[in-house]
Amino acid sequence: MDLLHRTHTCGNLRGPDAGKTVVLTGWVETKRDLGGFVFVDLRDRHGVTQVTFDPTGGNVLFTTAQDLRPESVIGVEGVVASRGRNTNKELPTGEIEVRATRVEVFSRADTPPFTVTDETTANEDLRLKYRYLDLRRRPIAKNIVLRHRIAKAARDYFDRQGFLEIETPFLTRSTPEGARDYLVPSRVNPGRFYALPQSPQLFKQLLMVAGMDRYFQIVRCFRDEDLRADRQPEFTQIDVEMSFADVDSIAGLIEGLLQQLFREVSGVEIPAPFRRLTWDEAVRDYGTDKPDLRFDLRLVDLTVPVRTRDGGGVGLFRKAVEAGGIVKALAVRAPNTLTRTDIDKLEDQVKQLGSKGLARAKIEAPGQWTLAPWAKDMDPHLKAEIEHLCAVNPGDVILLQFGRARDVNLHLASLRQTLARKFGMVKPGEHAFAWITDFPLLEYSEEEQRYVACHHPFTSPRPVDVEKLENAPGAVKAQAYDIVLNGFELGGGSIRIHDRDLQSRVFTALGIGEAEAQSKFGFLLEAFRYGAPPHGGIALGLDRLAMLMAGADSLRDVVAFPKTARAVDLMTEAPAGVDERQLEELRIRLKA
RNA sequence: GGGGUGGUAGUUAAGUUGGUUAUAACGCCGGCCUGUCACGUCGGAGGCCGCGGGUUCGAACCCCGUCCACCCCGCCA
Repeated sequence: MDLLHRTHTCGNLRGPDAGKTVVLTGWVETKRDLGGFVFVDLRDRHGVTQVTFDPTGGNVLFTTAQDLRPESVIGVEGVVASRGRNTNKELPTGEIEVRATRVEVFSRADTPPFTVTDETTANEDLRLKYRYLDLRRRPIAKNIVLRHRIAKAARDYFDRQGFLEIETPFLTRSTPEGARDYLVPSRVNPGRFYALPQSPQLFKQLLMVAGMDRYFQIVRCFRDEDLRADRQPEFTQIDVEMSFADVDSIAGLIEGLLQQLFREVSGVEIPAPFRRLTWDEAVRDYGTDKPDLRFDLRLVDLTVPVRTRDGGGVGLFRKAVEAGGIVKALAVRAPNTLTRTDIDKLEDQVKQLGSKGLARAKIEAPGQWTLAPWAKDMDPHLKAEIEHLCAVNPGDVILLQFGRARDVNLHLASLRQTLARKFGMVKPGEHAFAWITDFPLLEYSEEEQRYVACHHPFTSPRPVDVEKLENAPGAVKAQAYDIVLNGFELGGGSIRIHDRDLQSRVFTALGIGEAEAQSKFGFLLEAFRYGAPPHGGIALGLDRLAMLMAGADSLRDVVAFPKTARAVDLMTEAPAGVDERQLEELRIRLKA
């Protein structure tokens, strides 16, 4: 038999296969040399099978076996034999072993820098440098398989729903607004640059104008921004756009997709329709637009009572509300308790986020607070009101933040997450999906001294808010939505503007003049003159979805060749310098 | 750009008043071993203590700078 062509994988032989002559190929995971007998665990991505060598097979065969090294690649011919009493219950193939009759070493491996085993202690930078070894480890390989199955199930789903997968250009033009672009110089057009797409946004809208109706694409996107555990500079979106759509039709489509993915890939039934929260509600109750809804633990807004009583005798409160800030709290109620040390740790946590401190009060009795020197002159009526709003009883603790809304929400949302984990409020295996709707259309940017789009400049305002575009742009809500799973933003989208007049009013609100609009998005505006259907869409982060479905903590665990926090590929050492000649061809000179 | 954590044999870690020859486990090399599956057992080799300065009679340890990895803030339409 030919040792190059396996008859089975290392994962699929079972007891009833006993007696068959087989060929297996794979990597030597471990070798146990007992002197007169050699056991080899042979691995491929499908599993592990024990191969045995004994001296009766001949001297050459046996000494070859004794010389095998971990991670060498071999082909083995042998006879499947039942292991009887020696069955290994840890292995799916544990009922059998392959008694080798021939072996060929295709490739002798050097000692690897770390052992390729399910459990590894190797640091992540080492694993990234030798990513091809890390990918041999089942826990990582399994994630890559999972990712394939998600992509496959998504393609099948959209195909059944009548969607077309259409490719869009990677070499495209830089657009203002949004993330920093990765630029690609054009050799044939010196001084000009392509930009890699942050998303195929404009192209998918043009496909709607083109009458393609229902588009999707599993597509790479690029953003030159700083990385996080859940952010890579290149990432994959399941990108969708649909004509004649409203918020409900997109939500229904995506709920169907996620139900299908979880059913097919994870065997989990998720209930739909998903919960919906407006952006205002999410920020009010959870301090974030991507709340983890596996637990409740809401923030309590104390701004109104504090403002009504002009701070209630607490100087810090008065100053906060006078400056337009807010006061919010988290209540820790029985049976949960916090020690002083616990609270100090929580204070460290919010200080790391930029908070000045963590005001706390332990309720000893109604109106009688300890740990709270700041509250010693507080109006007893305000105290009573706060106790009521926080629904606290003696023994409970209130944690407070006050100041700029953005900061207060950030700090308390972070505490909420920590407290839920500490008190075991997260039910394992739960999937808390939710739609966050009615995002603000625009947000004032201090840095740029103008309004910028919260989603993107083509997002449609809610019809009821259109009249506010000129006078109260900050109050306009958008037909934009995010889908959130367990505190992660899985994706987001919007109904788009398909009317030229409305589009130019939004551009005006954004401070984008007619000339700039024409030069940057002229092709889109022009397209809208020739019959644009109402349309909308969404993009889901495939990497994040895979991460959550895999139960991983980092995108790096579900991306075959990920980059580090400094956007470096430790294996190829990209980005790297280039030859002077290449730069010359591109007419690029580096600044000294 | 800012904050935090870490960096000591191939790997993972230990290493306190700054003091002889820097430990251990796994891995590696050599010997023995026919039912192992984290094989066992005996022996051995292996170190720019991230890098560069400084303090000191003397630095893995103290100080300054710097690089790398991870986490977070800013940033991410």
